[in-house]
Amino acid sequence: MTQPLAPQYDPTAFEAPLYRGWKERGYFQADAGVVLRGERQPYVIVIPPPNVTAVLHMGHGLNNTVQDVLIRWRRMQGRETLWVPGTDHAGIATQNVVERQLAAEGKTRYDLGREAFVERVWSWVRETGSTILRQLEAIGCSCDWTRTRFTLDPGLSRAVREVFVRLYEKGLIYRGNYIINWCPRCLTALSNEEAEGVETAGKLYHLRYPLAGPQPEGTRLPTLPDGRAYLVVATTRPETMLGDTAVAVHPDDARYRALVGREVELPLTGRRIPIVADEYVDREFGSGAVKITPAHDPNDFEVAQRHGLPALNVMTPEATMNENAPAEFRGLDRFEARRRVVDALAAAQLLERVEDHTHAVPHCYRCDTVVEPRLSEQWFVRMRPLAEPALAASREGRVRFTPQRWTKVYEDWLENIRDWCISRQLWWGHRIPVWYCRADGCGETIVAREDPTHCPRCGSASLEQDPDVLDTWFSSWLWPFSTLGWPDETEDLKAFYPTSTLVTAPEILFFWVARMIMAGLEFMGKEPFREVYLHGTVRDHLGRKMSKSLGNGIDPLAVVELYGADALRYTIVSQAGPGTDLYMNYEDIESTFAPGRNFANKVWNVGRFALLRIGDDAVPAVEDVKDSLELADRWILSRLSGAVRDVTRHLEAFRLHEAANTLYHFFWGEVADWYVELVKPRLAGEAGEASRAAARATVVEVLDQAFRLMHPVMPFVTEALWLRLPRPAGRSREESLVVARWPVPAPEREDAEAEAAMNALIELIGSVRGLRKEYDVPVSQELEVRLSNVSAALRGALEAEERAVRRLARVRDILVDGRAPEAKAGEGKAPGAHAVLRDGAEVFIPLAGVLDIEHERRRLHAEMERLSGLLRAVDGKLANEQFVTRAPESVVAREREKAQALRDQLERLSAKLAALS
RNA sequence: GGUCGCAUAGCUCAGCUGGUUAGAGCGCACGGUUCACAUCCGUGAGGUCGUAGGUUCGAAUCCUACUGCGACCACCA
Repeated sequence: MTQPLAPQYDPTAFEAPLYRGWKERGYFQADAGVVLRGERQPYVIVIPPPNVTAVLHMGHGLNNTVQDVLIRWRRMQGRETLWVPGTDHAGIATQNVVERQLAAEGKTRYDLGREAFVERVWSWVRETGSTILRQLEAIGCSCDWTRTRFTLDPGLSRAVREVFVRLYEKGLIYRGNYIINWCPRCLTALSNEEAEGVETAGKLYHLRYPLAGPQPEGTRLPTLPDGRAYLVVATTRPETMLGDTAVAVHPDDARYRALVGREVELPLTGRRIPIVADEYVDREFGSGAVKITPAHDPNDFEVAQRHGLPALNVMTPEATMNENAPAEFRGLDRFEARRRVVDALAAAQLLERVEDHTHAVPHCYRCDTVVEPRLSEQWFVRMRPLAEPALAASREGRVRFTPQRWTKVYEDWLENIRDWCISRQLWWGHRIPVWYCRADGCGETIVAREDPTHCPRCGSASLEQDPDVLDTWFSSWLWPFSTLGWPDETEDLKAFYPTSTLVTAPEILFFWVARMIMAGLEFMGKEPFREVYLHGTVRDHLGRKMSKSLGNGIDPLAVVELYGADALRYTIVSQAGPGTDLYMNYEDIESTFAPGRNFANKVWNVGRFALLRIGDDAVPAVEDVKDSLELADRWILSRLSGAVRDVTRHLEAFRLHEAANTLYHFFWGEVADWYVELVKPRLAGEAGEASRAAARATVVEVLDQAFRLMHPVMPFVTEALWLRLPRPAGRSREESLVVARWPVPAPEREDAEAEAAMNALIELIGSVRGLRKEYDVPVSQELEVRLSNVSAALRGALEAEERAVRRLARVRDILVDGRAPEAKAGEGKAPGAHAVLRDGAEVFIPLAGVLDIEHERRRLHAEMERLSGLLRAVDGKLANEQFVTRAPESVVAREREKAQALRDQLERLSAKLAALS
């Protein structure tokens, strides 16, 4: 760490080596011992495990940057922090990827067979998997890599099995024939959450079902040309009519009452199906008659259950029409079958009409295929008993959501929870720990923690394991405790459960967050985390979600290579308000990340400046040079304390963007723009040794503290500089910012007077610069500034920093009130520019030969208009008796002062205006 | 259909408990070869805070309705 500082900010030169050093020194490793001995409070985050096949994208960038900011901040606050990293085996997603590879070789998974296929997935996962974890290192994530987990690890698999068995024994897991969401491409069942509704413009087909036999007395059904009466039913999926086993009407529907118990002839099939009465039917919708297809619609299935109707499955798993369909449709794809069925009905004059109909069509969340509801035998978790405690947890405030509005979404879902279909017809995942005895006449079902060898009932060794695997989320929902060693009672579990904060995206609130809370309460007796921070979505500049398929993504590693991890992180954090989406333009990476890059560059250069100018001799601590601190020193130390307070407050409330903004404005707008400028001559020794010592002490103190504050957001550049920053004489300091103490506000350094004085000074300099620009006075021409009506604050500031004002405002002389009687006497009539500062001080710059008097008059006039407007508003308020009596004292006082100041300013401006003409 | 969110400068957004002369970054205009930084410095233009009501002494901020956009949920076939 003793190489000279590069003149150019080049993050690639130091980021990776710094990270390696931190990791090697074990800074990221948590110690359960110190927590169990009560020496430190824990702060724990479990990572939302990315898919093992994933490659880092901006969404991960956001998610993990937020977690790292929180982890680093809490670590600096002295908490024993643990950030558990890991990956998810991602059943369908991973299987799909490997199946695609096979397809490229002209093979399917069936060609390999189950065992070889799973082995193939494993070898691919071992080979290229977990890339994303290494990528997290590149953006600085301080995970405890010694505790990396994978959902298919032996330990986690044991947890999965334990949970399955426990729930089964408790009667909360059952197997049954129900309508589930089926993906005909992935060839597996899906949970309700995995079937995503996509608004689709479709058609609503009205079909005519001829009544079998004559129309009863009193009913008025329309009739076909051949004289048969018919009912009209509506459907969006006409091909399913081939599997209809009834038509339902509402029991109280007078139109159809006489028909209940009769039959219709199901077109195209030659089958006769009954007309039943069920309250599920909405009389208002369509004709009030509904076709019932128990094998392909969940509601129809329930109706069928109530009426003892058979279920006729007319589709194969691939969603082609099966042998239950009439011969002419057999083997057709469902959409082709739809067209043919419609054509056939139309030809038979049984198609009443077709309407446009927009509705939400469920799609597979993995492959986007239209999901087919399908009757099949699956495993389910009974959710209601698990949901109740999870509901109580949020209602009693034991789990809090930020932003709060997600609480309602969470609670609504739990209140309307449906059972969870957990079996998947895949090969990649946790096998369901269920065996069936194949011995003649036995048929025992065995659910066990250990693989059984014999049937406990008949002793047969002829056992067959259930071929299915579990939903990926069945392992994810255990993540907060399975990663810590459960079901064993490990030290980690005792020290680090429950975890502290969960940081994730709202998209997986149901998939993951809610289920983790249920599992935590069920198996650990405690909610798995106290706070859930839900961040937004990363979108492109057109507002579209970044995605691989749209090709609108930004590779975070490309950004790291171009501008460094700190630039990436700052840019992300500065936009990451709770729950707000981030917009990034993939077509213009440079301007997207300019804020972060520029800020990191600024930090680098301020550091560079300080390190080059601070000198080699011992730097005193601020406390040791208290008496020689000057206005600028007291000001920046006061501002520093405020920054510490604000940044900490914002972090506590998850306002990461506000924390970032506070840092930006403090460091750039105050430290760099003003303090560093003011202190330059003093560091060079131009103001004597005491002044230099005070300046050096203050610079070191401010940078030390500022780097600490910025470290969670920008860990690399801060560490690179901080390590070289001189340590005040006689003071000890930590060996790295990673483990350095988080600053606390210093009320004793807060100095309202110094702030007022500096504010006035800053405004004065700005005003002189503005006037110079306005009147086009070249920088080369030095000015004279005459001030009057100067406040005590400004007077003090001028005494302290007159040289600085002259330098920064490019002013030759500053004449204040009595010190320049001739100025006072002549100022009104002399040509020159006027300005009035907020605290009432007047600025006058003589500009003989430059000033356009007409321009100045107009300017003064406009200024007076503006001030009069303000004054009218303030006077209006003060004239309002209600305001004066009801508003707080301090507010009224402030308004009075404002009015007085405005009046004074107006008066003086009008005198000037008069003098000009 | 239900629930929720958003609407502030050309763009992207801040504005935390109602009281500021409503802010930032990017973009724009103009001026800058000061030995930390042109990834910079300085100055400036640009806003009836979606519309209409209401509560209040006081509203960008709270309430209601409306308009527009978005998200989530939902069995109206």
